[in-house]
This record gives sequence, structure tokens and C-alpha cells, in this order.
Amino acid sequence: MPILPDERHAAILDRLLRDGRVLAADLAAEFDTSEDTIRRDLRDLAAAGRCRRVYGGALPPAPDIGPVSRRNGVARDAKRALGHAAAALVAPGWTVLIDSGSTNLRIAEALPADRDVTVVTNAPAVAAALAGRPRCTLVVLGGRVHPTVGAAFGPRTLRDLDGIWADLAFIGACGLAAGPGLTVFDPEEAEFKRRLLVVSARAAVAVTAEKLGTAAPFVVGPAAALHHIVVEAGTPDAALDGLAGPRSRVHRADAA
Amino acid sequence: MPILPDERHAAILDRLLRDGRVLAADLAAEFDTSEDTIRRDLRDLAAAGRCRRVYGGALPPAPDIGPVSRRNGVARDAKRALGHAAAALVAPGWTVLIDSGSTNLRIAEALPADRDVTVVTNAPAVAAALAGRPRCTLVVLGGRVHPTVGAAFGPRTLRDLDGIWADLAFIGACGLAAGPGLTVFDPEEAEFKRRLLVVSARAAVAVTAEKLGTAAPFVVGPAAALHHIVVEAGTPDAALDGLAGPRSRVHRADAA
DNA sequence: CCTGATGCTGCCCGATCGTGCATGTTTCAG
DNA sequence: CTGAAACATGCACGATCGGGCAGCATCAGG
Repeated sequence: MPILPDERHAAILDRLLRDGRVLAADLAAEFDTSEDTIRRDLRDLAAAGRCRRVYGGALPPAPDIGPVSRRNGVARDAKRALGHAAAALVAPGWTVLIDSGSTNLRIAEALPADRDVTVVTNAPAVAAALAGRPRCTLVVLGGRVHPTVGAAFGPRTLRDLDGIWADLAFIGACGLAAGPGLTVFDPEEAEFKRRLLVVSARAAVAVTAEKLGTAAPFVVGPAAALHHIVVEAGTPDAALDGLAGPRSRVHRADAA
Repeated sequence: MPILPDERHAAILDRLLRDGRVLAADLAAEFDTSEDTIRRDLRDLAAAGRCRRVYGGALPPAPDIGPVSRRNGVARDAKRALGHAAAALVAPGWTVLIDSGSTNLRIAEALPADRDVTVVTNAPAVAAALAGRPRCTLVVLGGRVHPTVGAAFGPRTLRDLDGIWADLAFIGACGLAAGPGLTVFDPEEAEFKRRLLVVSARAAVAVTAEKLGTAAPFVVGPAAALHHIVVEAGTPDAALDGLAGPRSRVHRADAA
């Protein structure tokens, strides 16, 4: 059964998205082809901007798509302000779902330590940030942690989510635009986030400026389904056109 | 199957961002490479302005943190050595269960980043330390996180553990003595650790000197049931009397 | 059916890169 | 001052890369 070059290209991108990196030797073994062909594929993909060529293999094109920990350094102050504005949406005694993403990690850190709150999360970084807080009941959703996303969202995670009800869910976003709505880079991740919307009374998303107006391949849902949209202080009104539905409220983070 | 050089660079910057400093010797051990290579990496990163080179390691480019003091905290060095000695027990391709505890966190950090390994853990701190490693398949066990222990071990966690088999389990200990064996402070935690013993081919425990000869209220099992006991370099033989069973091996961490 | 063009593939070869080791030099601590 | 650790440099070896070339399949046009 021969494998079409286009199929191979798609498979390579798929693996790149899944694992966060690919090795030329591995790909050659997997597709039973020579490393030369793989090199040519990677060269073409890199020329098209779909990946970044490195010695021995390839990496995702933008470091933004890489592991979440690598993103923690950039735009930290803006995300901290976003985190405080979003954390203010949480009332005492609530149960809060916190999804993955560096912005959501800032929300978790910004949660007041003196208020009783139950946090449910699928992101180890969020869990580690909240572990040890005495007034915080912390529940972790299990499953395989996706290496590039830094969170679990497979079938085991969905099973763990069963029987949980939250007052508010903070959804992570890779892109937020008027047309496609809230989008991410992984289909399973999108499915998990859709499930979050189902098991919570309200949904909120906090996005930095560079994600507004952009879209990733997989749609979670329309922005109008969100109850709260938290954006940076200087966001122009034009960037929010068509985002908020009748039930949505837009919050601007205080300037840093 | 080496790690990609670019990945190593990114990982070094990641650690630098997280810890505020990196030591050449640590990085060489973690990536299982020579210190020369690490020095070359640090030189290149410093040339690119991504870090600031200092004697023995590197610091973030911004002079926000004081100079590196190599001789701070002998206990930190001891635990790091303990972690490296324990991590050396892991063979490539293995599935490893890592329990909670600060020593086990050191083991996780000391796992070589260039080897394929599957890690299953109930501790958010361990998961956060390993999240983003491309060669590491990370599985989180869900459940409510005990605030003082910093890990999950309730019924949900036991359910998540169902259907998992590991080649090696690193069990955390609050006390390790000849009579009661391995002991902890919480009955449910003890039950969880007993379950770890059942679902893994081998069990290992790494303990610092102050835990040897002490006991906590709840017994996990006899020390003889452990296949590997990792202790600090200077531990006297007398402190190990009656601990090791016929199948047990005692490892001494290299002196720092 | 035949033929030539095109694209994809595998192989070969010189060039480049990354790495570890050996050597000599510099820096730090006591 | 002295010894140990860290460092820079040069070199050798292996892995990877890019380009060129030939074989094979597909396909359009005669």
C-alpha cells in the first residue's frame, strides 16, 4: 500500500502537532522511506512556513505553539493583569474549572488565597501552583499530558470530568475571532473544552491581544457562548466587534 | 536517539526561566551529555543575549538575581545527588510511577531528558516538572489533592491507577525503619502506596538521612519488599541494619 | 499503443555540523 | 601560594545536510 506524498506531509504535521517535534530518522522508519525524502518533505514544509527546520528534525514554526512552559516568560505582566481581572470573577465558595494555558495559569495564581474555593484542573502547572493552599480544595483530572499543550484532555480526562459541576470554567484559547469563535490546535483539546462548557454554569476566557482576531484549526464554539471575555486594558473596541453575544460581558484588565 | 540540539537550548532557557539559574554540571547530568557541550550551548545562548554566562553556569540576562553561590544548601546538593542516583535506576523505555514527596520531585527532575520514558504520577509538582519534555510520556492520576501532602490518593486516584502497569515505582516515605518498615502520616496515602507496590514490577525508595530509623503512624509495608533503597553517601551501615531483604539492593548516592 | 515530459524517489559524495576527548589556560577557594 | 574545578581550544569521529544523478511511475498527447 503506497503512501501519497501529500498524506505523508499531513502525517508529519500531525506528528509535529502531537509531539512538538519530529526526527528525520524516526519519520523515515515510520513511513518506510529514505531520510532524503523526509529531508525534502521537511524542507518544503519549512519553506511553506508549516514547521521550523533544525539539525536532526523539525520543530513547530512559532515558539508559541511549543510547550507552554516556554511561553511563561513572554508578556508576563500583561498576563498577570489579565489573571487578576479574571480571578475577580470568582465568588467565595464556588467551584471553578481551570483549563490549560499560560494565561489560565496566571488566573490560578491570582486567585485570592483567603477565600474558600474548589478548583478542578487538567493542567499540572495550575495544580502545582495551587497545591498546598489551605483554603483551596484542589481536584486534578487525570490522563495523558499532551507534551505541547501541557495538559490532559483525552478519554481518561473526560471520564474524570464526569460527575463534576462547576460554577465557572476558565477556557484556554489559542485563537479568538468573530467568525470561527474560540479555536485551538488539537481536535481532542477542542472536544475537551466543549465538554467544559457543558458541565459548568458559566464560561470565561481571558486572551492577550495577539490572540484576538486569530484562529487555530479546530473550533471549540462561538464566542457568544462565553459569559465573560477578559481582554487587556488597551484593546480597541474594533477588535471586539462581533465577539460578545447577548449574554456576554467584556472585561478590560486594569493597566499594568 | 539523541535529543535535538535546539530542544536542548530551549530546555536550558526553560530551566533558567524557572529556577533563575542553571549549573553546567546539572544540565550535563540531566541531558546525559558532556559538560563541554553544555558550555558550548551556554556560550551560544549568551552570544545571542538569551542568558548571562557566569563561572559554573548561567543566569538570566537581566541582572535581577544575585550572583551564583555554589556552596549554598548542602541539603539541596544531597537531595540532588539522591535524585540522580535514583533516576539512574530507570532504563530507557520503562514506565515509572513517581509518588509524592520532595525527594521524589528531585528524582523526576533528574530523569535524563533524552531518553524515552513514561511517567505516571499523582503529584502535581512532579507532573509540572516533567510537563513539556518531548521524550517523556506523562500520565497524571486524578483526584482530590491533599493540601498538606501535595498529591492525590483517594478513591478517584485508585480508579485512575487501575489498568496501569509500571516497571518501577518510586515510593515516597515519611519514615523508614527496620521494624515498621515504610510508613506515612495518612491512612489513605498508605493504601495508595500499597497499591503502587501491586501494580509495578519493582519498587524503590529514596530517603534522606533524617528519615532513616524513624516511623510514622501508618505502615505501607516492610522495607524488605522494596527492590531498591537509595540513601545518602555518608549513611553508616548500622543505619541500614535489618532494612534490606533478600531481594533488596542498597544504593549510595555519589558524594557531592 | 507508443513516446516524451514531469515528478517523486533512492543512492552517492563532498561539505557541514555537533559531540566527546585531550591539552593547556584561567578562575576560584582555602 | 596551591590544588581543584571550570574553561577555551584543537582535533577526530560520526551524524546530518545539500546537490547531483539515475531509475521508476504517472500522465498527456500523438
